[in-house]
Amino acid sequence: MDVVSPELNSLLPDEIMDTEAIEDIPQSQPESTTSQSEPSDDTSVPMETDTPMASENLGLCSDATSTEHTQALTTSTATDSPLSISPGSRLPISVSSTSSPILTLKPALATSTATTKTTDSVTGTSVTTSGLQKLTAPFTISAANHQIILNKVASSQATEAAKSAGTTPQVIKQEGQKLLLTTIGKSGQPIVLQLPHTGNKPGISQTAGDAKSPAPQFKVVTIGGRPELKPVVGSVGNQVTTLQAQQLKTVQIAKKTPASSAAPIKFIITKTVNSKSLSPQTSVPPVIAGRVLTQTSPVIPPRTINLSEPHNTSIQSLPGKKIAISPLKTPSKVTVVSVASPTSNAAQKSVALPVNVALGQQILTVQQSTSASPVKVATSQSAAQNIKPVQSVAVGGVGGSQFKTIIPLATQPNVQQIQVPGSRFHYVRLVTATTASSTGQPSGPSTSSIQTAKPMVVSTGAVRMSVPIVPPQTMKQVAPKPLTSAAQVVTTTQTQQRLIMPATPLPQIQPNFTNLPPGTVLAPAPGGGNVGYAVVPAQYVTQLQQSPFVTLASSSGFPASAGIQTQARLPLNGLSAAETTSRPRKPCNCTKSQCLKLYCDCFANGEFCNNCNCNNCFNNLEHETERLKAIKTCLDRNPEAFKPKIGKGKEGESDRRHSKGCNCKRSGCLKNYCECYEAKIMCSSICKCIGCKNFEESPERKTLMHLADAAEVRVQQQTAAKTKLSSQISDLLMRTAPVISSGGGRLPYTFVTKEVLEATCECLLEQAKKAEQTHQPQAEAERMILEEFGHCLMRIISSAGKAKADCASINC
DNA sequence: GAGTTTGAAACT
DNA sequence: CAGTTTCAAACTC
Ligand SMILES: [Zn+2]
Ligand SMILES: [Zn+2]
Ligand SMILES: [Zn+2]
Ligand SMILES: [Zn+2]
Ligand SMILES: [Zn+2]
Ligand SMILES: [Zn+2]
Repeated sequence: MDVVSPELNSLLPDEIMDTEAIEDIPQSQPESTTSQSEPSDDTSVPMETDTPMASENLGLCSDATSTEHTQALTTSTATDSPLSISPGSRLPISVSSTSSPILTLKPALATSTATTKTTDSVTGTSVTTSGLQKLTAPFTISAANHQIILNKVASSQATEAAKSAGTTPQVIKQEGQKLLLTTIGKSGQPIVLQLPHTGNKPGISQTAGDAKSPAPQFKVVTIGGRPELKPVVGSVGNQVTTLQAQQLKTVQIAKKTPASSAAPIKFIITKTVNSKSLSPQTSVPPVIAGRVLTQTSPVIPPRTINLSEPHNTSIQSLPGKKIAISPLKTPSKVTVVSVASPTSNAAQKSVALPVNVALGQQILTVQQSTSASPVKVATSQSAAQNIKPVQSVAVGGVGGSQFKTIIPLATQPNVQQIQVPGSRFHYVRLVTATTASSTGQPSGPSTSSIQTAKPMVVSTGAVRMSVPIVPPQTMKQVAPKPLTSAAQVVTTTQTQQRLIMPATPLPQIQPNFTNLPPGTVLAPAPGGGNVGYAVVPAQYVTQLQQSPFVTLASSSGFPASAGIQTQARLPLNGLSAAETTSRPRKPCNCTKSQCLKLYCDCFANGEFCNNCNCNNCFNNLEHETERLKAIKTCLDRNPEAFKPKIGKGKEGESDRRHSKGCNCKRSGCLKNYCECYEAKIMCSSICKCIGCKNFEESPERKTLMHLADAAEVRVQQQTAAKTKLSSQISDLLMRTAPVISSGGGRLPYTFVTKEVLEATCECLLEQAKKAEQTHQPQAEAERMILEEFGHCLMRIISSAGKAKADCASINC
């Protein structure tokens, strides 16, 4: 299963993209997959962002709830839906995850086939098509076994099997493609799913060698287990398209080859080069891309997905609110709205799309007006209008989990509401998907465009759904036909929720977003598809509540949209999404830039200033006009200005690399002045640094790392020693309390027990070590130790005093 | 905390 | 594109 087309991935913000946890699907080799081959390493999945936890847990259920939730996406090839939906129209899918593990999806369009993934054990999932028809759980997932069974939605048959078969993996054949689902890291058996595939695209196994292997039809999805999943790159016809090659480039592998050309001055020899240019022919490990391109399954018509949680349902969107879109690097939650636009002319036509997102109490509304030019802003719509579309997405705010949602927007003005109980809502993403082929051949309004199945990831607790968009290649190669089936994978992770829905190809719909916060990315689907993503930072959302209206202007020219992105989006510093999200952003201290230049980290990250120390700050909703203008200016200057500079991949992974490289002169790239070092990555051949010591073999670097580690250990030890001392003192007090009460005279001696003595000595020794490591002169070392001794004594005395007081109070 | 250093961003 | 200036953070003391 493809998780996401590479391009798409690249376009998406890291967090959104994270697929790592859930889905890796080695396609070509069944064996490896079945064996549950672990993603040997997160080789660099661009997408990965999730916290390891999430990935491990696989389970949808949030920690809080012991029960596991599974969410399934169904792809059903519906023969006919009671409700006829024009291709252009969106399909509403409602998923309601209640506390109960069951999710229901209602694809409005019957025709689409989707594959769904579910991660954790799920009790049951039901899918309803077109509202009236219900397909009972196409697949079942049993937590215990970690197995997932997926059935076609369309086929009612599956239901029984699915239910009954929680334990054993099932294989479903639809059209000859198989999906393997495996839980990684868990003993669960792999599940084999067969997805209908329209085209013959061989899947490529993650391993480079396999990439070209013919065995295309197997797709493996691993759920859970390790956080890092390896991306699979699919190739059509065994060939790697140029796009892929480029993407591959972006992923890059760790070491750089000595780049002789790049920097003659440097000690090229010493530097390790992260893999750089990959010529298409060059052996680029297919694996790299991290995304599965291969899937050829037809795309599903536009759909809307509603996720509602019972809890939150009560909360409704408030009209009149705006949606702010700005990419956040570390949004805790992301919502993505995809708007499908017709393949052919979409470029200039726009359709008004109102979107309301209510989070908890927040509502975001995005409106698009049909305007001749994409750039136009549609402001006219009243909030009331927006409300009409009833679709709401409620994501259960599972305790603190992160949340990402991508919602496809229907062609018609639809209002989608997203309710997030959890409260944190960071991102809103607008996606426009077009089916049009890159070549310019428009597919008919019928949404003939070929879209490959895309995985949907849904995490409850946190819901995570990602719907792949047709890989560019497929688009090019495939003649525009109406495709019925799309494979979707849904994975759920506890912590994060992410919904990415395939944009429905809506004829002539092109979203216009006039006001985009910095960092907002609107990207047309690669390969000619139009997929726009708008990412809104949480702060932005927050501020939106206050502000009356935000218009999003479509950035027709948005560079990001150009299908090729070299850089995977990662959270800054390669931190997992969870990490990044959880960590509060550092406040800026800008004074002269008004926080409207890239000097300001807040602005550069596409965030509003919040709790900053800046002066004359314009990076807020109160100065929206100026801000938008500044954003535009930055974008004009550098279309990639708001894209992450550091490629994705986990720390230490080879694929992480600075997009532009540093330019250090005096820091040796071993201070935080250096962006590479700051991001904890090695300098690469693209760096233009002088006197660089930030390379793998660098002794200075090693020393530095060593010192840093030692310091860390020291701190930990010290903390541990103090904790121990305190605990022992308290413990002692507990035991001696009676004694004290009876004969208070011996009090001081009572407290200096062997344990206390040992703990005190540990503290002193630790202090001595510290002095030694910092090369303190003896006098200073002695002073430090004495000081520590004083502290120890103070603790003992205070504890004793407290104990005495306690005893007194108790006795009295 | 004040002052210095640094390299990216902005500007020319 | 290169050279210079501006800027805010990183660093030093
Ligand atoms: Zn600022
Ligand atoms: Zn700020
Ligand atoms: Zn500010
Ligand atoms: Zn550097
Ligand atoms: Zn560097
Ligand atoms: Zn360097």
